[in-house]
Amino acid sequence: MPNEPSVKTLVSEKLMSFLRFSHPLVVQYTAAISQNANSPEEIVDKLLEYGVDGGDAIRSLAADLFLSVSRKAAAQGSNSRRDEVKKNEILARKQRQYRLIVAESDEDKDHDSGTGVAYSSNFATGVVVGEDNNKKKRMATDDREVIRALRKKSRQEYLKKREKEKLQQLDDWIVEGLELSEVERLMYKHNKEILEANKKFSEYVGGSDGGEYRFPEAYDGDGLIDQRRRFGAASKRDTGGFEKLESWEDHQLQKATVKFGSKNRKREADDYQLLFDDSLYKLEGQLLPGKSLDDEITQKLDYVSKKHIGDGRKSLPIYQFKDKLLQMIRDNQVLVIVGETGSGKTTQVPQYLHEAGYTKQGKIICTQPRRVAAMSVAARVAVEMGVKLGHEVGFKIRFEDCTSEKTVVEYMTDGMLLREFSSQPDLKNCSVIMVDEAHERTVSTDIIFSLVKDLARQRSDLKLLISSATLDAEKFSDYFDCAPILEIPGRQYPVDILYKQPVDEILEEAVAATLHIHVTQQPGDILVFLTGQEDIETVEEMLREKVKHYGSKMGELIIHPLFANLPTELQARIFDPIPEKARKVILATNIAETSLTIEGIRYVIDSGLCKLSSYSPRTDMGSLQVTDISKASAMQRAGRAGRTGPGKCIRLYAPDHFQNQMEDNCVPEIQRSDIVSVVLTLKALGINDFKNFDFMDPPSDESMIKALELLYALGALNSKGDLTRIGKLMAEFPLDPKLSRMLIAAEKYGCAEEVMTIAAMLSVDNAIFYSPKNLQAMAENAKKRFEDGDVGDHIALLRVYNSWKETDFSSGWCRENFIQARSMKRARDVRDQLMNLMEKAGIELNSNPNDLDAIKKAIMSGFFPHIGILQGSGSYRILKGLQNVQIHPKSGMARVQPNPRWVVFHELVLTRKEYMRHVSEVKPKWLLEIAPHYYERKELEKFFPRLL
DNA sequence: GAGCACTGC
Repeated sequence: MPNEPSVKTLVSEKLMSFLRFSHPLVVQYTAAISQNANSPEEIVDKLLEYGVDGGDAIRSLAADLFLSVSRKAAAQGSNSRRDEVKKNEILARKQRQYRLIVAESDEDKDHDSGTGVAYSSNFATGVVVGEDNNKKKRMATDDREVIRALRKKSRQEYLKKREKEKLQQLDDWIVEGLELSEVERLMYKHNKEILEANKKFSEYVGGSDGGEYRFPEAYDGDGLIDQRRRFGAASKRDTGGFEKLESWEDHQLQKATVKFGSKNRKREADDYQLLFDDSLYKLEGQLLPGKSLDDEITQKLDYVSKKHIGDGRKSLPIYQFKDKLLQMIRDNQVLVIVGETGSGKTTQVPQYLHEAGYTKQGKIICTQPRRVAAMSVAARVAVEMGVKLGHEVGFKIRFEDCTSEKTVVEYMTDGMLLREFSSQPDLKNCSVIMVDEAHERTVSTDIIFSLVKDLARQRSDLKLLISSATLDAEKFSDYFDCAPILEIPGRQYPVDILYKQPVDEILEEAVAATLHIHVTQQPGDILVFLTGQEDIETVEEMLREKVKHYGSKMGELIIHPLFANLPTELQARIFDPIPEKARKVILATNIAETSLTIEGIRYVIDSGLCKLSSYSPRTDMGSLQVTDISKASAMQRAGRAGRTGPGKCIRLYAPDHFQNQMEDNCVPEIQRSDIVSVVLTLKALGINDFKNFDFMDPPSDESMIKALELLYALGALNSKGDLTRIGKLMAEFPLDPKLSRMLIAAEKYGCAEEVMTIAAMLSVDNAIFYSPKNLQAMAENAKKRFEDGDVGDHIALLRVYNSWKETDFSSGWCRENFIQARSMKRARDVRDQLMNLMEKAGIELNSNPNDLDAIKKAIMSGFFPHIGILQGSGSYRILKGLQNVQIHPKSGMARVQPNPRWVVFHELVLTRKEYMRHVSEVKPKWLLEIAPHYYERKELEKFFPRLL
C-alpha cells in the first residue's frame, strides 16, 4: 500500500475530530496507548475510559490504528512496551546474579583492591542488611564498581533509552577489555552471557509464532509484578527488608505455641469471669514472642548508655555506626539509610556530616514530611550543637523561615524543598540532601526523588541520603541505581502480636479487646487504632457505658479520643497524668501512626483499617474510603506498643488476612490524587517529557491526560505544550491551578482583594464551619447569616472572612459563630502569602466588594470546567462530563428554591452520593465570555436556548 | 439532609 499514513497522523487527524477539545500532548498519549494495545477493542476501551465516545466511528478508527501499528511493528520488528519491561527485568535479574557470582568467587581468594576495604573493615556489628555480613559487604563494594561503570557510560539519560544503552555499555565492556583485572574478567564473562541472553530473548519475542514469554515465578504474564508472588520471590532472594519481615513473621507463626485463649484468661482474671465469659469475649490468637533487638546490639547499647550517662547523643543507636556511616557516604554518592524511629538518624546524621566538614562545601538539607517535625528537630539539633536556632542550624517551612546566611544545617518540609528547586534548580549551595521519612511517599518526596536522582548525575559532588523505615529499602536502593543500604537498629522493645478473628462488628471487637486488656493485663496504656471521628465517638460511648455498668468491679478507665479535627486543647489531654491504678485508653486515627508519639503505650489494638483518600481522574471526583491498611502500617502500629518497654498488640484480623490480603505498602499518594499541580510544577521546572520522566511510581496515563487538558484549557500551556506566561505565573502560587488562574483573572475584573480571600478560604479545606451535635440548630443559624441573599458559597466564605477581620481576628467571635479559629488563622496566613506573591508578580490589588457578578466571573475564569446544569430530576449534570451530581446539603445553595439552573462548583466529592461542594449560581452567557475556547455556543444552546 | 484519614506549598 503506498503512502500508508503514519500512526501519528491517523491519531491526530481522526482522533482530534472526536477529542474536539484536545491538547497535542494528549494526542501523543493516545498514540502511546495504541502502541501498547493488543487489539482494536483495547484501544476503544481505553478511549472510552478517558471519556471519548464516538460510537462506530471510533471503533473503525481504532481498527485503523491497530492495523497500522501492527504493520509498523512488524516492519521494524519492534517490541511493545511490555516486552521492554520484560527485557529490563531480565537485565536486572542478570545483574543481580552477576553480583552474586562476583561476590562468591571473590570469597575464594584475598581480593585486595583499594576500594574493597571501604566497609569490610573493622566494624563487627555493622549490619548492611541480611544475615551474612561479610558477603553482603563485599557485594555492596562490587555494586559500587558496577554503578561506577554504569555511571561512567550514562549520565543524564532517561528510561527511554535505557535498554539500548545498557546493551551498548555491555558491548563497550567487551571491546575495551584489554587489561582485565580478576573482577573485570568476571564482568566480561558475565556481560557476554547477558548479551547472548538478550539476543536470544529478542529473537524469541520477535519470533513469528507470537509465543509469549513467561517469567518463572515472580512475574505474571503481563510482565507486571504480582505483589504477592513478588513478596515471596523477594524473600527468597538475597537482601532486603522484605525478607526480614517475612521471615520474622513466619518464624513467629511457627514458634507460636502458647495460647492466649479463654483458659489463660480465667486463671488470670477469675474475678471477672462473669463479665468475660466465652460468649462475651473469645480471643483466638497466638501469643507470639515478638520482635526484639539483636542481643549483641542491645548489650552494646546498654553498655554505651551506662558509660555515657548524661551524654544523650552517644547513647543513641546510630552512634555505633558513625564511622561506618561516614565511610559509606564518602565512598558512595547515594546511600539508603534504614532506621526505625528512635535510632537518632534525623538529628545525628546531619551533625556527623557537619563535623566531618561537609558543610564547608555547602549546606546540608534535610527534608521532613511535617512542619512540626522540621521545627522540633531543628530546635533539638541547635541545642545539641550549642548554637542559636536560626544561626548554624535552622528550619524552613511555609510561613516561617528560620534560617540565616550562617545556616549550614537546614531542616525543611519536603514541599518547601520543591519550591526551592524552582528558584534554584541545581541547588548549588548545598552539599548533602537527606530525604527523611522517605517511606511515607508523599507527593513531594516522590517528585524530589526524581529531581535529586537527576541532579546527582549532574553534580558528582552532591551526596544523597535517603532515609526510610525498613520495608521499602530495597525499592529505594533499586531506584537509585543499586545504592548501598545501611541499616541502623531502633530502640524497639519486643511486641507480642496476637491475632483475633473478628466475629462481631469491628467496633464491638475493639471494645471487647480493650476491656479484655484492662482486666487481665499488667498496667500500661492502650492505644486503639480506628478509622475516623465517627467510629471513635461510637467506641468511646460504648466503652463509657460498659465501664459505668461494671462500676467498681473494674479499675478506672480514662478514655481519650484523638483525631486531627479535635480542638488542640482536647488533643493535648492525652498527655494528662492519670491517677494511680487507672488506665488510659486512647482512641485514635492514623494521626497516632506517624504524627504523634504517645509515651507509656504498652498495648495496641489494631482494627486493620484506615480511611484513605482517592481521586478518580475520569469523574474528577474525590472520596474517602475505608481500606485495609498495609503490612507496613500494621508493623508501624504494632511498634507503637514497644517504645518504652515490652508490649502487646492485638490485631482484629486473622494472620491469614495479614499475610494474604494486605498489601506490602500503601499505594503512593501520587497515584491516588489529582496531579494537575504536580504537572504544572514539573513544567515550571522545565520538565516536558512526562511519559519518560523517571517517577518511582508513575501516575496513571489517564490522570496525566486530564491534567494536561486542564492546564491547556486554563491557558497555562500553549499548543506546543510549553508553559505560557500565565502558566509560569500560576506555578508561583502555592494553590491548585484552578485557584491560581482565578486569582490572576481577578485583576481584570477589579476584585483581586476579594478573590484572594476566597482563594485562601477555599484552600483550607472544609474545616471552616463546625456544628457540635448538641447545638446543631444554632450552628446552622449562624452559618445562614453569611449566606443571606442566596449569594452562593464563595461569597459566603468572603463574608465570613471579612466579618472576622472586622472583629480584629477575634477567637471569641469564631466561637460565637461556630467557626473554627484554627482554620481561619490558616486562611489568614495563606492570604498574606498570596498577597506578597501578587505584589511580587505586579498584579494590582484592586477591590470591588459590591460587584458580586465580577467576583463570580473571576471565579469562573478558573473554574469554567466545573459547571453544573439543572436537570429535570432536580439533580445536576456536569457540562463537560457525564456524571449526575447534587448540591451538597451543607451548601447554602441546597435550599434555594427554585433551584439555580447554572452553577459553578469548587469540587466534586463522593460520599453517600455524588455531590458538588461550594456552589454558586452563574449566568450561562458568562461561559461564552470567559471560556469561548472551551465551550461552543451550539453546545450550550442545547441546554438553554433562550438564555444565550 | 449529611459527615471531614492525614499531610504540604
